[in-house]
Amino acid sequence: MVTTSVAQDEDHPALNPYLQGCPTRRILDRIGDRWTVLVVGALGDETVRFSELRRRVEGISQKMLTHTLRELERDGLVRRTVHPEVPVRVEYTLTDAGQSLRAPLKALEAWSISHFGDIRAAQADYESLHAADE
Amino acid sequence: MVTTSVAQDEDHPALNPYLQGCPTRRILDRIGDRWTVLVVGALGDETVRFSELRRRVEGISQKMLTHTLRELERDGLVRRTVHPEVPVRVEYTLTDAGQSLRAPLKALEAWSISHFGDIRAAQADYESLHAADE
DNA sequence: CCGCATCCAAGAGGATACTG
DNA sequence: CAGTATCCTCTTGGATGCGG
Repeated sequence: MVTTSVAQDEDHPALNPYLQGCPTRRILDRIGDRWTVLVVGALGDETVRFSELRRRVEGISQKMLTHTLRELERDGLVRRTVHPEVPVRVEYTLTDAGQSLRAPLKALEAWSISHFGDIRAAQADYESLHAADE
Repeated sequence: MVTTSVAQDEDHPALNPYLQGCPTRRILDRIGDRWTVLVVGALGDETVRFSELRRRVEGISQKMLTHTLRELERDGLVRRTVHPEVPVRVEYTLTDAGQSLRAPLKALEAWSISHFGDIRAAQADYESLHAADE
């Protein structure tokens, strides 16, 4: 058995992502997707408008930024505020739940950066080992 | 060596995933993908054979388990050992680098479980608010 | 038992053009 | 400015069958 969690099983014995069909898998999917990590990180504890977010997360398309923000809003992690001016101004902020995601995602981000060199090296090794193949 | 450096920003000021084309984005993509979190968690600090892994991560297809393990091996996070018996036995273990990923991924897993209720509720609210639409 | 190859469906995600 | 809509491409991932 895997029973990853320790104390959590007490409250939600059924919420185990290692089990097929467990709804927490959907959540893992979402927060692990390509842009969510970056958008949440780019928001931080600030209130940021759409265009500024787009600048902060380099390379994200307008479509995917809108989509990612919608999903985050839908999940209650981001609050969206429309200021009906001309031109319109739309601002986004992390909710309390969203804020609580920052630390774990930041840890991932830090891990990626600090292990970048190792991974690059491992990949190079792997390549050379398998170069004689096929 | 694993060089889990801390002041890595000194060495690699350019490693910023918010910048387009930054190679750490690839890493974020990989560790954030659907199965990696679960496979790493299912390995833990044990040595596990393929079929057992498949049982632990319910619902993963043989193809995706193989694929995920290959990528992890390629990135130096998992070590693969083949025992040439009949039938063949293949075992997987997390390397030191792989072990260092467990904590951050565990945090994500825990977050998903503990915020499941909030997210469900937020989604329900969102639905009812937008039910009058379209 | 492990895993590769093939086929195929669904979704991710970019580019572009148009609206309030 | 902040989207929506459309189109099109590439990737993800399941199902199945074969091979060491």
